[in-house]
Amino acid sequence: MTPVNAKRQAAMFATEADGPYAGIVLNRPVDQVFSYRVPKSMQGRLKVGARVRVPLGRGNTPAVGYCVTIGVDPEDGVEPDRVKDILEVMDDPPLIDAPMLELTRWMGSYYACSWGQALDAVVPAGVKKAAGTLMRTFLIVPEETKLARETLQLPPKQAEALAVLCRSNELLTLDDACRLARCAPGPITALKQKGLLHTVKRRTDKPLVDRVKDEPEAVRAPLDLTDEQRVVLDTMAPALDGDGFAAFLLHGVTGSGKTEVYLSAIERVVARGREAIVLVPEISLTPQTIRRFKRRFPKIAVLHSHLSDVERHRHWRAIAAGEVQVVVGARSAVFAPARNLGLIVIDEEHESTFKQESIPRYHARDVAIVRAQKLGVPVLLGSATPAMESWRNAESGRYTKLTLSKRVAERPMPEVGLIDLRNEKPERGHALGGLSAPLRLAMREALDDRGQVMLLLNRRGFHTFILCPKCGYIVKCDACDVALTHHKGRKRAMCHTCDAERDPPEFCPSCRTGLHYGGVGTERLEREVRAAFPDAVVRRMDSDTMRSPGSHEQVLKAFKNGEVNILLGTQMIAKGLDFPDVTLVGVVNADTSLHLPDFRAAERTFQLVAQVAGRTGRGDRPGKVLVQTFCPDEPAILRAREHDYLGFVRHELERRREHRLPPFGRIVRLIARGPNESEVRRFLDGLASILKSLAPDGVVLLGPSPAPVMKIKNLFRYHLRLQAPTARPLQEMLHQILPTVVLPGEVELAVDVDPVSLL
DNA sequence: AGCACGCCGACT
DNA sequence: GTCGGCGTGCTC
Repeated sequence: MTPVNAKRQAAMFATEADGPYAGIVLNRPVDQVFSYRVPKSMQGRLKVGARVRVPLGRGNTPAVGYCVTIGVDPEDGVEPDRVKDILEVMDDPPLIDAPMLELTRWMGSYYACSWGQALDAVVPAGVKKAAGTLMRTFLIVPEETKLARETLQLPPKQAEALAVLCRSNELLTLDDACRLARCAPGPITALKQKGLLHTVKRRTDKPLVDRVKDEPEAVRAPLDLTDEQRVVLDTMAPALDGDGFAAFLLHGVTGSGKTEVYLSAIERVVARGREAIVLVPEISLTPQTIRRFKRRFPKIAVLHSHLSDVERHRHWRAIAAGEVQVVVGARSAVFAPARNLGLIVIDEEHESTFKQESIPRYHARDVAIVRAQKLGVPVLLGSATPAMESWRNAESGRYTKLTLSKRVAERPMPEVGLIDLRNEKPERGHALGGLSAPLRLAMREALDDRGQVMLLLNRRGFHTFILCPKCGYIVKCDACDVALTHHKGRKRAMCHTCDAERDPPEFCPSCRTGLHYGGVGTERLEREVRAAFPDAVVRRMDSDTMRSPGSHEQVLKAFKNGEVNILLGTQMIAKGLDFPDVTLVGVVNADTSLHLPDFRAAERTFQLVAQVAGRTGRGDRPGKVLVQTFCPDEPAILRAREHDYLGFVRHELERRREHRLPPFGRIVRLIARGPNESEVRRFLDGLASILKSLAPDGVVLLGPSPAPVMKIKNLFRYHLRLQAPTARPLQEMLHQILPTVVLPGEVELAVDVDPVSLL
């Protein structure tokens, strides 16, 4: 950090404070700062950002809280005689620094949760538990004992033990001392009883069981930049070298070298001694991606979801200690405790996995922007298909727009063809499955040409529905309002929402005549592909086949080496993968996401087709994409065929503007759920009428109505939406109303600010 | 969220 | 007479 920046940050977030009162927030849905007295023994040791144990409620049951202020007075309006003493300081030094306190306070107010709940999301469980450390008791020789040692009359064993302790440069435990003095614990206990020794408890790292370490990657020189990449970096240079906030939206077509831009930008901030955070969707945290970063930056921390508590804790501490240059991770890595941050990168910024679907329901991209604003550092958002919200921010000048319009090495964008499934007839002897005749033909050609094929189908299982042709009954989950999927391999009908399963029914439970199993999932597609291409090696990648750890990597490796000819799967295969020999990508059904009752359905469909189309034509040979659809006239699909993001945006933004949907307005969604449907409905009706009476001009209330998925795990779900041109009036309504809401019986209420899913 | 206090039904 | 049901309201 430059001195100027350091000084500014210090002024903005004063941490030095002392005094007899502390403000404590709790990980509960109570948005208040509680005042506690700091006992003398803790004054000076308790710092803002540390966790504390405090007595709470009438029973004074101990609760864990975060210290957010220290001062000479209690919080406003608290009578001093109600204030209780803090029981214990849990962290020294504190876990949370002052800028992170500010950020979480913002999160609490923006996402309508308490400050304490926001703070709790920032600290990984392994860090809270101090996983991988041990509390041990050490022996201390006080100065008085040392001075008086000559004059002491001690039995020989005790004298020997004391000599060992005085000689040692390190803290010793009882066991250590016994070993060194070759004695039993007796003499040392005797010394303690005479008051000649003290003990102190310290947390220490458990001796590391050294697992196989990753071999350090050979550091590689940066690639030569294309002209476009150079322009982009030149545009960012002043911000990367400066001391202020700046946001950039990098719109780069698939294969245009966005990652190289990230790496070069990071290099620039690392060169001046700062750290960078790179957020990627969980699904892109593949060894391939990670290796790419490791090759350029030796000191890197990767935060996956499959790290153990101990590993996560070690990474966190390494980051906080400034031992890491680059942090690569999914959503929660936005909270990485870098103390000297210089840049935040968000790759695939349009991805909805950046939104957390539990409290606090934050969006990592939006949190990253605020964190960067508060610290005065640049943010770089990158995507081939930016979110409408980000695009609008770029058009309005809030972000600087950067463009990579061409693929590297002058490779052309793949040609995209549409296959109109309305014209497809089942062939003689074939049921109509997943592959149309033109797609099958193209696959044959690609394989004959020694190219590889990828097939995307966004549905797991064999048959995707079970329906009675007589009475129209659809077999649904008992606990959810969701149609069951038939998994033929496991011979089970499964619910993809709650994972319940049962034997596949043979007759319609309603009219007992028969049942029709229909729809194509990846499992069935795999069988169809194997039958049609008996000479090809086929692999399926979905969450059913990728259960064991490492299987993911194994399949991708086999595909990369050319041992697999056809790779088919769900979204899993759509992201970021780079296989030069893929000459054909087939989208088996582009419509699956198109008709969902969600205003972002078209945007998602466009993004998916564009992303998966980008998997081809990445080598010397041109790639081709075939998209099967029943809706070839839909703008999302038409524009994806033309690689025309701008055309799609123009159309989609116009539609959003008409309906005042994001990015032309903000949404807060309230979801009530409970086991008793009428109770849930009654509650939300009541809440709606209060909201309606409170709503200022410009705030629109839609609903309440049953949520599109009306029942999940036997809980009925109703929702309503508040829409307004800006977030402000919605925030104010929430702050006014939420503290007064009383939830009847078993009803739960979720508040989702800026929801990404409306199902 | 917990957890206490509170006021009404079926039991030793 | 009491044990306990979970509605309501508070937590410095």
